Amino acid sequence: MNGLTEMLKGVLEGVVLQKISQGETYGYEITRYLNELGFEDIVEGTVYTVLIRLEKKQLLTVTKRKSKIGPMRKFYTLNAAGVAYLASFWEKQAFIEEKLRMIKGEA
Amino acid sequence: MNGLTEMLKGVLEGVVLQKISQGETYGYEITRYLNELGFEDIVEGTVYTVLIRLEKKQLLTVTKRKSKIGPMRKFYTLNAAGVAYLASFWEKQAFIEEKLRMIKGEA
DNA sequence: TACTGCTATATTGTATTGCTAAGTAGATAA
DNA sequence: TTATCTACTTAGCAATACAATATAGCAGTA
Repeated sequence: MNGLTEMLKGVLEGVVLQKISQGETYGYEITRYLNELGFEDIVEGTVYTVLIRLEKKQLLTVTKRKSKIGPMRKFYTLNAAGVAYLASFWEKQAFIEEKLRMIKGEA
Repeated sequence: MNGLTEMLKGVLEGVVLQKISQGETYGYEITRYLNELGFEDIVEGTVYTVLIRLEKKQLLTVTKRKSKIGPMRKFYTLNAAGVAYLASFWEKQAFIEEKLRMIKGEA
């Protein structure tokens, strides 16, 4: 799927949060997950900037640990604010999807 | 619904195209329509920039006509490229919605 | 006339965001 | 040594939604 860039704005943040909410993970793994899921063009750089942004917004807790097969990893989990933010994301997404159905004439 | 701004990026363009596809219309009317639909915070300035962008992308045909109750109106309709672009928008949206369901664990 | 309000479009600047591109660095296998 | 995979960082760019402001036509009213 091409030309998704603009439509991912806002959505990508929620996707990353959702992934983290399902269990402690790190940037590289998140990127691989998104690629496998079908977001083939999303690269590491994009995910890392999202993670740093979420960290600045204080939605994540971070732990640095060694990896056996490479350099240090930064493991992320959601804190309470992150959980709330994620819930808010899904509400917004549901709202937009509902309005889109209405505009399209399916409701 | 607050904080939709970032999530509207990419979507708003499709919404405006869809509205125009349903019959000749103009910026002010589109804004009113979106407000009534529930996008309460979308203002004229936002819609006009979208329209000008779509016009530059050559997706619209434009006709200026007088109004009895105010200044000149710019009426928009979709051309062939606009129809194709709109179809592409809905495909991308369906793709993203599908992936979101997968991530959320509903698929 | 002067004003107020509604209709209608245009423009400028800003913040946010996804992405590109380049770099740094550890571990492992050839 | 070299290459490859893992793993994170950063500078800068392009696109977008939005705020703010400006311009202007028309109707009603005092």
